Amino acid sequence: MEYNFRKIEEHWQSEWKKNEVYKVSNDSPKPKYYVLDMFPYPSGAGLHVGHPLGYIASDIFARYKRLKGYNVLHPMGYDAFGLPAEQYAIEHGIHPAVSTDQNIKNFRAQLDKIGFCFDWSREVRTSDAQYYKWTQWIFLQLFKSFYNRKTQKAESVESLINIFAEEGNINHPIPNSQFVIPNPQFQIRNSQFSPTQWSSFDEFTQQTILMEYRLAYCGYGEVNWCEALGTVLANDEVINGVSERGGYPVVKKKLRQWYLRITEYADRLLEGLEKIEFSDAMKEMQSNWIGKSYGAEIEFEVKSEESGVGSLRVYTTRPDTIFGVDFMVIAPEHELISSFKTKEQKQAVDEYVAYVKSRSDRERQAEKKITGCFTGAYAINPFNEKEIPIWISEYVLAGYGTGAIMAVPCGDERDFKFAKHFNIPITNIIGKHYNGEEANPTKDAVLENSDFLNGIVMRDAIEVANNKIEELGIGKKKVNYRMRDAAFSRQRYWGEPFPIIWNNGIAYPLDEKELPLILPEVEKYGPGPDGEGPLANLKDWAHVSLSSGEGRGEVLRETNTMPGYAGSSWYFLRYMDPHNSETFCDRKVSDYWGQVDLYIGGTEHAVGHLLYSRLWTKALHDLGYIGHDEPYKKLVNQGMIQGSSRFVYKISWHGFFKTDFDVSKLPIILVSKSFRDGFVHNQQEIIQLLDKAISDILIGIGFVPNFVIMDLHVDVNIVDGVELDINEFKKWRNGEYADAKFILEDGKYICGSEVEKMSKSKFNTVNPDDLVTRYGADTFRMYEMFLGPVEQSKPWDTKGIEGVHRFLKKLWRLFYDDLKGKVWNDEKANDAELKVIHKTIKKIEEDTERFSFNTAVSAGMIAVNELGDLKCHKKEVLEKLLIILTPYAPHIAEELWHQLGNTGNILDAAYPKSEERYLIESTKNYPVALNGKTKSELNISLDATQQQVEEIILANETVQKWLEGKQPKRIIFVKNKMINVVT
RNA sequence: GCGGGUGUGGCGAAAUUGGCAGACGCAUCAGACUUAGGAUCUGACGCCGCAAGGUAUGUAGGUUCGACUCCUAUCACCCGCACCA
Repeated sequence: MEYNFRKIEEHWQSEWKKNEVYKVSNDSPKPKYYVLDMFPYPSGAGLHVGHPLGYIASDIFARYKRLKGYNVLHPMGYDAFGLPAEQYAIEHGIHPAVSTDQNIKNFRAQLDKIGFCFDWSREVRTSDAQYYKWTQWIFLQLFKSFYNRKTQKAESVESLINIFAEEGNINHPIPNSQFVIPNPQFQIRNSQFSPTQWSSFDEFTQQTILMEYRLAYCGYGEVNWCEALGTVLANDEVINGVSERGGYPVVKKKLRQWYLRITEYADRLLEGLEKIEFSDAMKEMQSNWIGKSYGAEIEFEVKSEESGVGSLRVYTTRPDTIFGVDFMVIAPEHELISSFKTKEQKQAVDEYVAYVKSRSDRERQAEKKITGCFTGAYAINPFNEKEIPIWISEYVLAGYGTGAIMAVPCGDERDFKFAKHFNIPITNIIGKHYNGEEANPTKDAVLENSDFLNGIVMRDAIEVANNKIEELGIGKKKVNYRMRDAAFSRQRYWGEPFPIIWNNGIAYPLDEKELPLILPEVEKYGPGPDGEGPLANLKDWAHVSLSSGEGRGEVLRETNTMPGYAGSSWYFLRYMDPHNSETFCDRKVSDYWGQVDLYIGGTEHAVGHLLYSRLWTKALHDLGYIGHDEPYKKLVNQGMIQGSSRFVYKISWHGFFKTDFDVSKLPIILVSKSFRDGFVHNQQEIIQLLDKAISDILIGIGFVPNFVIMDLHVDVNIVDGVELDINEFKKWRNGEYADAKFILEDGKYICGSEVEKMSKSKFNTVNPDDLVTRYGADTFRMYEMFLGPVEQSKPWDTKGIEGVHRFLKKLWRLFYDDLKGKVWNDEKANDAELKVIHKTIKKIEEDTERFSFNTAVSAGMIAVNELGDLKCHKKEVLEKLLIILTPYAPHIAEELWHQLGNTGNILDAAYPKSEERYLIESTKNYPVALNGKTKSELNISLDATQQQVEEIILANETVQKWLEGKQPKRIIFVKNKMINVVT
């Protein structure tokens, strides 16, 4: 009986399905464990071998935990809204729901073949109305809430209104300090109002103010606008100021957008990092992204050719350097530019601003060239009346701080380069610490040229300067965050509609009873007018007449839709209670499952999804809907599987031909790698061989035209290692190369190779289906793990899968011989065998616990090799081996488990215990080193003391030979490790 | 420009706390079995060297009895980004 993996896997997959063995209950006496994979977008391209890596890891862990006696939740579903489906709809007229559904079917079929233990009865899709009903509902909760800075949590806007009526907003200032209350008739200073003023505001003013507090709010933001496409583009869709698709110009445009007020949660998101198990790198990325900084906002009077142009407020983390300020830089978007600029500089400023407007944020970021423009205006240093020129440059961003900085070239590298480039004189305030060659960002220098700060160490001067600034009333201390509020709307079709209606510029929430607000059908998926989304084209849908409730009358629906991360910010809660029609997730159920215990996914979500879902969790927690305020207890980041591309080398003719010579008549010639390498490196012998080979092929033409050699990607699936399968190649791409001629080496065509991102266009994708068909799911799963540590990126190479497949065949042969049939028996295991199995239990258990799945697979291989050497076919030993391997290779383990006469699912067996008594050793082969270099080995009892070891060592002939009669200075002995003789 | 990560044989890797570098597997080579082998088994396999031995974890230094592991500098590659004052 041989290992028939196809039959076995098919059989058990259908058994598992039939018996619902992976169905999980919300009610169990067992402890719970929640294993989650990052929400996949079902792309039309299907799975390649890189995708299931994380799913296999989580599946192994889920099965392992179940063996360990946990009630394990391991769900899967789809982040089904997304741009690709919409783009496909625009191009092919297919409804995104239709193509998405098709993609999900393919995706599911691919997943099923790998034998995952997902509880599919809990599947969710974000595009299902029964799912997005609750996404809309949570949005409404955010809309109806504000962040109470006093209590440090989200509370209802209703309670805020009560506070305003009683005490105004004196204790609850508007989060955006730049905000100006619109209606001048109320004469509000610093956006602070009293209870009387509050009640005197009209509804529009009140609502406009409340909008400034809501956790989900509507505002205006700049986007990449492409007029020709009539649509908004993401940064990476803009290249050199034009659209990636079509190459049309792209400009900045202000559009009405929804936002989530994530900045109010900045501190809690930062603090929360301390109580969750994310990698240090991940925590660092998140805290850098949040970017909390302590500094000061300082107000500078501005002098331009006209008086009364106002003042400039800058944000700085280094107020101690105030006397080293040689110029100011303001963002090109800064509102005050038009009042600052002088007549003389007007043209230059306008041109510069227009130039920046054409550039994407990404380009502004990556720009090495120093650009900028003088406004003609000067800021006055309040301490010494010095006139400081005000410049504009793209390196200052409008969205951070006040959009203006004070530049200190002796202390900041970027400011220094800017000053040098524009010949701005540099003031030195740190004496010898500044060498004139480069800036020195130190905080430890003693200040000079700094008036009242002279002689103070910079680090201490920060506080002194801050106090002085506050004392003089020219500024105040300020904590700033690099993070900005999260844009929460898209001018697109395929997303959740907002449950919002507009009446006279006021946004009203839809009654919760009216949810879900169904995404309507549209005739075309193209953009609406004036940068609005496709929903704006639906006049009948967008215009509604409401007879009752808030905002009654002739009203307009919100036509933006929610972004991709809306549905994925809370899906882990819906999995707990996926079919509940009363609430998004029953509180009792979320209290049972609580946090996700293990979350596996890529680092690409470091600062997007992982921050947004943490925000939603905190808000839902504050509002009392769930009991925990961090969604994930532990996060493991899987590395990327890169593609390993293969190349063929094609002769490309170029040069002069007689006019009647038809180049296209020349055959396609492909040369093997050595010829190409010799040609590229100009090795004469190889070039001669190549010329000879070509002229043999071109016989009858009489000469060899000039040529170059082109590298072409070839499908990795028709290359065995690096050897091209010529027959398959001739059939490839509909026979494009059917008549090609080949110049071989040793009778083979050798391809070049390179590690690149896995993608269809590079022909380096490998489909898991093919591998499962050839080797089986168990082999595929184990090989994905065997490739290397999950966290690390590594290139895919199909070749190595044979080794893992051989391992499973060897495992099978411990039970069944191809000729003899059953070989397993009920004999009693001996010490050697027990030692092997207990050592392996320990190793695989420890490795699985620390997510070192690659070494666990090796441990399995070693065990099978050793049991093979011992000719051990004993059920007592093999049964244990099956249980510890079942998370990795569930099908073969289940089959053999039953072959051994067991009934019931192997996952319900108990994980075997490794017993130390089988592992105890009495002696060890100690490596003996001379001055740290290992020279030989000595077998010494583990009980030996330092003194005994020294005696043994000194008595040893080999050691005496090295010593050449000298006494060693020291003998270092580390028990159970090594011995080092120092001379 | 900023942030994060990774560099070990021909290849994927291992070395869990500073203690025998290269476990395990691929590829390669040699052999056994066989009518046959793309099955199976045995052995060799970092590099230089016939060997003794030397040398080796991106590069250059340092700490240590001892460094893939810790420190400093530097180079290369990969990923992310909202140029964060």
